[in-house]
Amino acid sequence: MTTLLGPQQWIDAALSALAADGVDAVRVERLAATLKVTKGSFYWHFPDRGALLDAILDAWKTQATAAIIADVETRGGAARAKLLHLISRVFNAHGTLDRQIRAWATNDARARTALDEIDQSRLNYLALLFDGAGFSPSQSRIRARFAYHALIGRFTMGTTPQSPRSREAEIQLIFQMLIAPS
Amino acid sequence: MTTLLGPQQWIDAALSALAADGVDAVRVERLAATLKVTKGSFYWHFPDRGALLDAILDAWKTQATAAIIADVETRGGAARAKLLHLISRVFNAHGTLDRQIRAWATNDARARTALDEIDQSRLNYLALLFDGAGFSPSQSRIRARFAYHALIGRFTMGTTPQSPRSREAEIQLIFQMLIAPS
DNA sequence: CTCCAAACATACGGTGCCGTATGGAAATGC
DNA sequence: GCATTTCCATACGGCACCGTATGTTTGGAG
Repeated sequence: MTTLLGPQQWIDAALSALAADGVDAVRVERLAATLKVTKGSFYWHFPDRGALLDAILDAWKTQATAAIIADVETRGGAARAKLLHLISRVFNAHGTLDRQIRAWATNDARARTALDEIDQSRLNYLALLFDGAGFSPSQSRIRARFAYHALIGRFTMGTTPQSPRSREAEIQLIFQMLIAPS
Repeated sequence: MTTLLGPQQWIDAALSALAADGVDAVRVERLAATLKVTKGSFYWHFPDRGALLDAILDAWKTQATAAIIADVETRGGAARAKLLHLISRVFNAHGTLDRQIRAWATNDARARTALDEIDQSRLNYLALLFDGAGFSPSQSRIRARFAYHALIGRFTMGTTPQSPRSREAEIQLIFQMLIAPS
């Protein structure tokens, strides 16, 4: 069978290449090779390489934040419980794509724009949870930023492999620090 | 005049290009253009482009950590004071080079090696200060990692511009959280 | 001043990529 | 089953690099 390709196959392949080896590996002719076709196919579905890059950024944007927030919100509970749940969930992910996109955004304006957008979205949500936990708006903003920075640092450095037990303890301690009274 | 070039001029130019536009901008022929010479000069001083990349990593390694630690240590004082001074100093820097090298290390083994090395060095020093502040070794390790992650996140996201006053308050709060009792 | 080696210029072949042009095959309406 | 649209292959020109080979200048020892 091997039905004909659509734009989605190219986007998927591009996302794989991005996660594995960074934007620099997202090259038309390489993707064509892995998809066992030629570039003739690509330039039928996309005007140029830039369009593909835009497409994968869009694809990432729509699934990066939404899924996590939904997961946390459907559980419900108090703000503190949500916060712990969010921290615990997100501090245990590996975030390969996030890391590559952030590396990409360091020197590319289009990636930076997309990244700023979702960073803001996540920060707002985090600050909201801190608000609900009883902190003042200014305190919440600072704590949200701090927590988010730590998360990013964790992603970009790569999670140090350790036992689930000690990781649990680490997250507990981090949570305690984040909600420590001023 | 304009004395002849040595390897150092190439390294300096490379570091500038790296800080400004990332490794991808560190190209032999571009650097030659900014230095107003041709590549003939480059391949006299270096065997190939890889040698230059190694050289700039070495240059960065020797000045990245040492300067800061020296600055903190010459001040002396208790561990807590050192910690606050370190946090305050380093959380106010912009760290453009750090950011670019980290982005570089995401997909390059040689940069990753160099970066891991100095990350370890910084983490050890941080943990040492937490030890001195009265925390248990395991607590110190976690807190050091957390603090360092937050710092990296701050670097990679770019410091949000704000008034010196509120930034001071932010750092104070961060410090309080980091040394909050468990 | 002379000469040698260090420092640079010029010119070339090679590679990996982009995007275009154009022809051929595969699916689909009629 | 035939034509038309959709999808892909082939072939090409161009660009920005890398690294090499081989001149050409420059600075300094003697």
